[in-house]
Amino acid sequence: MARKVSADLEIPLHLAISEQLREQIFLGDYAPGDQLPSEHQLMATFQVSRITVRRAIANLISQGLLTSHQGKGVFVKPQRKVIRSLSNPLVFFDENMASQGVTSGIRSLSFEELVPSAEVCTTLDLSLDTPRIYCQKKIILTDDIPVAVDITYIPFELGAAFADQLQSSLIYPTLDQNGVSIERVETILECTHATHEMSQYLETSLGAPLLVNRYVAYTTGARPVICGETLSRADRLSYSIVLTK
Amino acid sequence: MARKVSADLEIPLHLAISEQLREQIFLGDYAPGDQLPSEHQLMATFQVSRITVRRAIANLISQGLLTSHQGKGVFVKPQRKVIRSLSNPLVFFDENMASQGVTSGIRSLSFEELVPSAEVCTTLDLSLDTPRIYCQKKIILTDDIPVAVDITYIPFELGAAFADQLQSSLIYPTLDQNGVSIERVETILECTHATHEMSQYLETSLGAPLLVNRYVAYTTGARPVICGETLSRADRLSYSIVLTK
DNA sequence: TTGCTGAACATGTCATAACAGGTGCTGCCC
DNA sequence: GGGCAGCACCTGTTATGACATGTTCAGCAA
Repeated sequence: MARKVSADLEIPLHLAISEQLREQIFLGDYAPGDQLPSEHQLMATFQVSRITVRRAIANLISQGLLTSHQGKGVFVKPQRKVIRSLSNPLVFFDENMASQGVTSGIRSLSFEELVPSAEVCTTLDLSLDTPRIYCQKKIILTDDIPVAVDITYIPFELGAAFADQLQSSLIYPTLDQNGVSIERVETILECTHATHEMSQYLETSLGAPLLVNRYVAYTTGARPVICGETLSRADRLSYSIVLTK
Repeated sequence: MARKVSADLEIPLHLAISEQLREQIFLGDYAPGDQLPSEHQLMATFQVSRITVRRAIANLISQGLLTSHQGKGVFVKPQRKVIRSLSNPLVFFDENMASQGVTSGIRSLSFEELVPSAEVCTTLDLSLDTPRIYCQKKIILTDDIPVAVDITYIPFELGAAFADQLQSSLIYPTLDQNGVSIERVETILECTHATHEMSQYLETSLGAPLLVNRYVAYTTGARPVICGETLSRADRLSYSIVLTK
């Protein structure tokens, strides 16, 4: 049953194998959730060493197609995404998720007072003689699965006033309910990679791509209220936007 | 000079080493563009085998901090990004880049007539008896460096009319100059990984994160005109959005 | 001075081998 | 029948070694 991999002498073996496996996954030979043959079986199938099989699998893991679990095996990753709307008008995250039939929740990691960085000071327009700010770090869950880590910087007065409420609910609704109207949010979307720390929080692999949403929220009078960033698992969340002329 | 890596017996050696190297990069021991010590030097420094050094470096490459070049060495990756505005009103890509002092250009990969997929048919509202469409594939450059690959599906009549113009300039301006007004664009932003093919086009490594912008553009009367997707290097491009109440 | 060649050195690929540690099942013991 | 021990099998980590291939530069020849 040994099958030689097509000898594209141009490209390395591990790439030829991972591309062939990708093709098989694409064609449905292995469905989402299916287990792939074990490393030893693949070694026999492709007539290569374990290091080459592992490299091929690593390629596909780094491309988000596979996951591996020690002691169990390698599996085709099922893809289930939620969409976060960034279109006008601003929709709160939980409403946004609810409309997709997904429950949302948070797990607070920390809520502490600290001295803000110069960057945070300037974006929040803080006077330098009162360099105090609250920093909240939390995990955002959808269907009880972690999708994002959020770090928010909240001016001292606001943080102190709504401390307990912020521990269990999201920022925008909390502010909204307390009469702080969010008029405008500027966000920048980009991409980074999970550090070891983030991979722990988000139950993902080291180096997995994360979408970064850096935001500054303004209330009436173009006054900045809060800023922060949300790092979300790119395999679990995407953003939708509508542009008009 | 041999320095034992801190024996966090909890985590694997390669991770301990890559985290230590990350720290050194962060602290500025190695500046952007700098060359890291060679694998052999790192083997001696950390007292580990080459496979472990390579794994540690691979971690950081997958996190976008380093790049390697065969025969030359491993280097700290300089980070230079352009920002694409997705805020209202719609701004054309080239104007958007120009405002950042960056030149933009395209390299056409293909421009061909083909039978559209069912998905493209439904999003473009095509009647099924005329399943013809143009597909343009191009590389988008900023400062003559590839940042994105764009695949656009253009209805047959439009494609035929502006074929030559589309070869050398971007879609939206071309349509705009020919009286097709873009009133509304719906986009979804998400993240994938570079396949081998994409990594060739974008001169990036296999599995590098790509931002995907799936868009549908509508003209007057909510009539869809074109759709497609732009896959951009996440290390070269980020998106900015402004939300209002 | 120009141009080529080869040595030294860099990373890339691949093989073999050993052990660690997680998972799940079988079968024995109580 | 319930629970536990042990085994088979899986991926994870790490070492050693060999050869391939790209880069650079010194040194030689034209």
